[in-house]
Amino acid sequence: MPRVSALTLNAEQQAAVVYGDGPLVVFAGAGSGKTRVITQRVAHLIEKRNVPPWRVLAVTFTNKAAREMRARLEQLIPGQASSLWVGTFHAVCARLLRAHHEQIGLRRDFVIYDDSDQRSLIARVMRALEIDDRVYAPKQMAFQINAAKQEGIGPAEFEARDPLTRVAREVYALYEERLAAASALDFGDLIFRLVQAMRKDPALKQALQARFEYVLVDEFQDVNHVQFAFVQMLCEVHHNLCVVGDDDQSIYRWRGADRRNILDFRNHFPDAHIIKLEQNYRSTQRILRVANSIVGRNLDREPKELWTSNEPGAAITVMACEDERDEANLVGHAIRMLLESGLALNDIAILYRTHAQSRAFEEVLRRSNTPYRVFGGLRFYDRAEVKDLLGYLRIIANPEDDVSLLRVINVPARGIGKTTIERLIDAASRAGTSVNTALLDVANDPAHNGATRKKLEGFVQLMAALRAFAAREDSPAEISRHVLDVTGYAEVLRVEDTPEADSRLENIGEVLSSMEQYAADAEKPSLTEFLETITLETDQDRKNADNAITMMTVHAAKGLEFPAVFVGGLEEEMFPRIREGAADEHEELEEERRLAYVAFTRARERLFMSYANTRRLYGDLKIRRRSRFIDEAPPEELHVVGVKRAPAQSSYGGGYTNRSTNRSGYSSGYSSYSAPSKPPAREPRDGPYVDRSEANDVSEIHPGMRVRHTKFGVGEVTGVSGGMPPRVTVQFEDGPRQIVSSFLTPA
DNA sequence: TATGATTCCATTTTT
DNA sequence: TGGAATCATA
Repeated sequence: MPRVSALTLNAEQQAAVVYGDGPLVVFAGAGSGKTRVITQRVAHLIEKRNVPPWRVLAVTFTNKAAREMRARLEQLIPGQASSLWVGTFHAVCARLLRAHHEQIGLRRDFVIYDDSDQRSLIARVMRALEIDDRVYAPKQMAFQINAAKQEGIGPAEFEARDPLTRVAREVYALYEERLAAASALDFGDLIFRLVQAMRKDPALKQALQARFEYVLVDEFQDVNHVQFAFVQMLCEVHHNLCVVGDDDQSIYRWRGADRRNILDFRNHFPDAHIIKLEQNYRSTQRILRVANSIVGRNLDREPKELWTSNEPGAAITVMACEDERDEANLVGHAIRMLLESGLALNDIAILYRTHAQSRAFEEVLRRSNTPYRVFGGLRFYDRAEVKDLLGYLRIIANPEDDVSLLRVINVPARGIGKTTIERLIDAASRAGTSVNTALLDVANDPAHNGATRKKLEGFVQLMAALRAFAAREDSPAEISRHVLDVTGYAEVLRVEDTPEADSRLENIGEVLSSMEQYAADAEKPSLTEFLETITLETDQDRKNADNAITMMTVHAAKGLEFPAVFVGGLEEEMFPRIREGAADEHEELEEERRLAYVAFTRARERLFMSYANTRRLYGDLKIRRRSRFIDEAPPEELHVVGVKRAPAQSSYGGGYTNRSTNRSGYSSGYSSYSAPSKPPAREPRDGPYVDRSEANDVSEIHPGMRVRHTKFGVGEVTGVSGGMPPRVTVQFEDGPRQIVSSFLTPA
């Protein structure tokens, strides 16, 4: 496939690079060389127009994008890229908040709370307000608060229209108080607080406006209202704002991103110049035709159409499948063929709408020993052991950080129990102080009684010692080793000596090495700076060089490309997933179309779509209908393979018709053992197949019987009690135990 | 305080 | 259905 040379730009790209002062919007379709334009433009400003690099601010949404941009600039303008301001909205704002912390009224060492820190603080606030979390979901509260911050609305201006928002407002207000007491900011605050400060303090605003003479924003379709306000304020005077984005790739409406920011850019900047990049250098003609045909049906979009001088390419394959297992098998089969034809594992991606869909694919790939990696799920930095270690580091840097303090005060167990902790929290909220202050009060007050106070005092002294150590040592890794050592955290895990404990130690090791990496890269390593980097970092940023098939949601795939892409689950209610009857149903549908557009334009050469006629969902079998998106594609571009939908309209075609599974049924071996109504038994993995339902049958379990438990091993049943489910007394090697029968299998 | 049991939830998640 | 979060109890 001819890729564009690194040196040449097409006419539109060139125009965007050299465009002079004043506002500029670049609509950059998928694969149109957007990143090149933005980096070249920055280089052009500095080299040709003599703008000092520190006067240029380039904002991205991900750390990865920021790093890539900086790396490319390093090559384009050697030696000058380091003084450029390149970063995510969050990182840039955090840096500015720290630089101006005094004017803004923040402690220099403020911590940043991520979503899970936020959630635990909200839960605590709700408990303090005696709000029943079964009536008002903490998640709802978090959503309301985050949405408010995205709109630039504080608790005072927060409008309460119904019971839910009335409660949310109350929670929001106290949440803010607690954040302040903890010297903490959440993600939303990083931008909101800076915007507030700029509004309140004209001197600060002018200083920042003067500082950043040129501002560039990538992925502008994804900015929310506060982010827009921030950018707008920065550029109020000089107007040198260049935004690059693609309204067709806006897939984060539900997170506050507003496409109007790019679509109506001219309302805010009437003299804005518009450039559209419509030539795609990534995909084949067929892929683009399909993608265009779908997104082109949206009514609310900036008119444009991607084209390419690439080859027409292979037909798009649509795989019609029986169910999700069939789908996975077909995909697995196609993957094998692609690999045989010379593609590498890294060249292939399986994309889906929801994480839950990954399982079937994983099973098939595992069975065929095909290396794969699944993105998403539990984030590395959310692992308990990682958060524990970081929790210690955070309260070393900022003793007021309540969420971290409460996290580690009894980890590893040091006899500070629930009641004691509850009392501390109570005392803090009564006095309106941080929990740490309450802790110091109790630990230093001789009036309090013996044992508890001793333990709290011990913890206070431990922390004081750790802080003293951290004061002499600025390598985060060294500090961490000391923490792990002195607290006994590492020791506890070593003694435990289970596979889980080992993997925890390994994860901690990985954090330590990322600290060493950081110390090696940073100009002036500090604990606070490291903590900031790590909380603003996501799994997306953790590079993975393994050669493996990539599996991820369509959302996570934005910005990536692969020679071959499979998009699974193209079924109504799944993709598009819309809530029928919702007030904004049409808006939702259009966003789903954009999502499909993003999915399909990830592919360079081969695109496969699949759907299943039937799918197991939350336990029961659902009949599915193929997605309207398949019908919205030009039929002549699609090559349908797989099961026939109806006898009349068969489109059983060549390509992948040689199915490996025997469709009429698993006849050999198992059918004679299973009742006709039962589904066929699964292929045994290891050992004989045991049907759980039989073991659950009370009549099957009787004293004297030998049974197996996954944890306790084999034992003998000594008694059976009634009830549903029945409980069984089992004599295991290390003693008798009461077990619910469903956890047992015959041995 | 640890661990087994129960309950609850289920779209996407750049920071 | 399956997993994580929360609950109950020895």
